[in-house]
Order: sequence, then structure tokens, then C-alpha cells
Amino acid sequence: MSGDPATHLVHGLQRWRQRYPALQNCAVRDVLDQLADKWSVLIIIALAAKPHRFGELKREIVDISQRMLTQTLRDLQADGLIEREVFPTTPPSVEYRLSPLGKSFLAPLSALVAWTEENHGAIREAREEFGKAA
Amino acid sequence: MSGDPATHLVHGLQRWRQRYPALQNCAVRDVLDQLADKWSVLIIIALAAKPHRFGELKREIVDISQRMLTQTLRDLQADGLIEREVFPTTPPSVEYRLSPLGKSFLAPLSALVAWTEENHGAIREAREEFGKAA
DNA sequence: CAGCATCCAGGCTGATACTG
DNA sequence: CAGTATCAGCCTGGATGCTG
Repeated sequence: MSGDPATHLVHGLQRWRQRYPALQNCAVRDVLDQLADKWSVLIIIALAAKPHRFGELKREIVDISQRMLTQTLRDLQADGLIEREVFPTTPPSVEYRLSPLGKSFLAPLSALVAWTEENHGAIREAREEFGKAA
Repeated sequence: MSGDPATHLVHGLQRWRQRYPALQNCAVRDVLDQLADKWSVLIIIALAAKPHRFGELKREIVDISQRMLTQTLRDLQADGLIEREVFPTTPPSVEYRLSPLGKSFLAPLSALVAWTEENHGAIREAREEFGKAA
């Protein structure tokens, strides 16, 4: 039992939970409020493959607006998850890449993505079922 | 290298990425758009310890409003992550608990929580540094 | 106790137009 | 190319009052 990494993590969650009885002012909220928006995760996933220029990101995340891309990139940079490098060419080009901190986030993120993929079907079924009941 | 679970997961992310070149209509977006709001994760964490009644949840997540608690619980139920049981007592009591699907979510969630906890300091420093630069 | 209905302010978000 | 600026709609989310 103690050898299972998933079980180990869940136990860690229990221990963590005792430190925040009111679920306030905890790292989860401070960090997730930033990361859990509509676009951050998608940008990080895109940058996981390789550094991207602004236009590349815009083309890959097809339905993001320029405004939201700029804004989200800035927020991710502020949190130290991505790095921004400007090349003073004409026309100018800017490259975004994951920082070491950002790369370290790929591990938990991957687990999350894998879970969503595995359980997408079950969730969609549950939604339909729930829709019928209502 | 191939034995490292984290490395394995990141490789999974790369493979997954190839299926969604435009990062659209993928499970991540469909699922995360629901889970990545302000309260879902906190409710799941609270329910991870034990089933809760409505009022218990309200007291544990001190700054959630009644409206948001009701709404988020309903959404989580619709997605099949939690189960709702009504006891026809007077006054009535309602119990919420994680479904098997919800429990399976604890593994990736724990990894995420652990990461936020470990890197909270680095992120806060990055924010301050970024604030000075601007 | 557990919830619903209503109202309302504020922020998120996209569309559009413009700049170095 | 890589942004900035402005405007307007929508939806989140809180406050309040009421019900079974």
C-alpha cells in the first residue's frame, strides 16, 4: 500500500488538508486562481513541445483572441512559469519558452491531462444522464 | 530515464498533443472548463476526507457563498464526480460524497496540490520580481 | 437545514482599430 | 510581427429574501 505513488499522494493531500481547516490563504488557491483560467494550460501545453513565437501560439490555439493571448502570456511570465525573449530584428520577433519552473509543472499537468482523457467518456455519459433526470 | 514516472507522463503529453494540433475540442478543455473554476477543487478536497452535509461544506469553505456552493455542487454532480443523497428527516439533511470517478480524480489532483505547495514560494518571488520590473 | 428566485455590480472576454 | 487601446456584452458571483 505504501508503495503505491497514487496512494502516497492522496495521503499527502490529507496531511496538507489539516493545515488549512478553512481552506483559505492556501497555495492551491493562490496558484490555481491564476493557472485555472481558460487559456493558461493550453499555452503551457503548446510551449511544452518547443519555444514559440507570438504568432505561432496564436495559430496553434486557434480560438484565442490576441488580447487574451497577450494577457495570459504576461500573467504566466509574472508567475515565473515562462520566459520572454525579444529579438531586435525588423520586424521584431518575440520568443516564449517554459522556464525551469514551468517545466516542473509539466509533471502534475500531464497527470491531469491523462486523467481527463481517460475519463472524458464517463463524464460525458454522466452529463447526459443528469440532463435526462432533470 | 524510461523508468521515471514523471518522464513517462510528459511523453504521454507529447503524444496527446499530436492528436490536437489546434488545441480545440479536446477533453482537457471540456473537462477543465468545468473543474477549473474557483470552488470545484476546494469542494473535492473537502469531500476527500469524508462525506459532508451542505452546512458542513459551507462552514469549511468559509468564504464561499450559498449560491456558489449550491451551483458548484450541482455541476460536480452533473459531471458524475460527486453523489448526492437526501435523508428525509425533519429538518431534511443532504449528504455529498465523492463518487468512484471523483475519487479517481484525487490522484492527479494530489500531484497538483503538492506542486503548488512546493513551488508557491518561487511563484511569489517571481511575482514580486516582475512587479518591480514593471 | 438545505435550497431557490431575484436583483445587481464588476470583471472577464472578444471584436475592432491603431502603433512601432 | 507583436503588440496596445477602447468599447460593449456576458457571465460570474455576492446580497437578500423566501420556501418546504
